[in-house]
Amino acid sequence: MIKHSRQRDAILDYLHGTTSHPTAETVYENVREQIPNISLGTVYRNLNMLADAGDILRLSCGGTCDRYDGNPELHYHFLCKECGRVSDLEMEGLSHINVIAGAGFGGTIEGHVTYFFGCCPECNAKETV
Amino acid sequence: MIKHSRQRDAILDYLHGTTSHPTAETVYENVREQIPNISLGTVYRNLNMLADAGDILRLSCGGTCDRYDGNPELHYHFLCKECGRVSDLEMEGLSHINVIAGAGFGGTIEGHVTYFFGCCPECNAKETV
DNA sequence: ATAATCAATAATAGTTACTACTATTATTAT
DNA sequence: ATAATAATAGTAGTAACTATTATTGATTAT
Repeated sequence: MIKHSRQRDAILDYLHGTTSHPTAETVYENVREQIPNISLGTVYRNLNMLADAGDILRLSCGGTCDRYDGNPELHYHFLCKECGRVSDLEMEGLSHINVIAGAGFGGTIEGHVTYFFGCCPECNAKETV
Repeated sequence: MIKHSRQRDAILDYLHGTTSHPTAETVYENVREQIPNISLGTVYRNLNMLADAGDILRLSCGGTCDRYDGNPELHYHFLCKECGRVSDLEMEGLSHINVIAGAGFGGTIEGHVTYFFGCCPECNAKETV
């Protein structure tokens, strides 16, 4: 049975209030402003619980550590190779690529993980100056 | 230009001789059969050099550690949620999804990383028995 | 051929991101 | 209120990788 906790609520609130796809460490630093003695282990445990429950998304974009997204709706992400920022992409779903992948494959395709990379609008602007 | 060394050649040979997408640890264990005193650090260093040079692929499929593929041609991978195996998918390229993602996005899409997941043919067979 | 030079290695120490453990505290059910 | 139990803080531990360093081996100059 799952109980309520101040710590978990604070973590969720922080994630809902940002679009920056923070790392566990960043979540920790920010939630500590409200709960100074929160433990890093608590942050990790709750991020895992929330992600497993489908309340948030865990993003593994190939970097050294995972990132978290307070928006649990399936959507796609963009990773800027210049500044490292992860941003949301507003685009249609790509479920048709599951069909493409499944053609001639004996197994069952349940889904895919995709992220796009390149140069974000901000870094593009910087470079042309 | 990348030079030859007995160790690097052995690592490449091993990767060319398998389709199992091994981890660095597995590469280490297997290459040690030929070069017993090769160091794990050497394996990591050479895998990184080869991947950076484009001679092999580094795969980050969300698991705890990276995997390596001796085939440097861009292709797609499938991750079985049952047995954890990573296999190659023979399918057409998906560069059109870069266009989809780029529509309405101010930045530049250079590429994407995609892997598919589900149940592989072997595990499907096991379950229906 | 031999010495000088440079690159690659083995061994190992260090780091990062995360997980496990344990005693204590907070929340919920009775 | 009290008992049951989930969640916590703090700490120790682990896995995967990276950096350092002394040594070995290969290449080049003499």
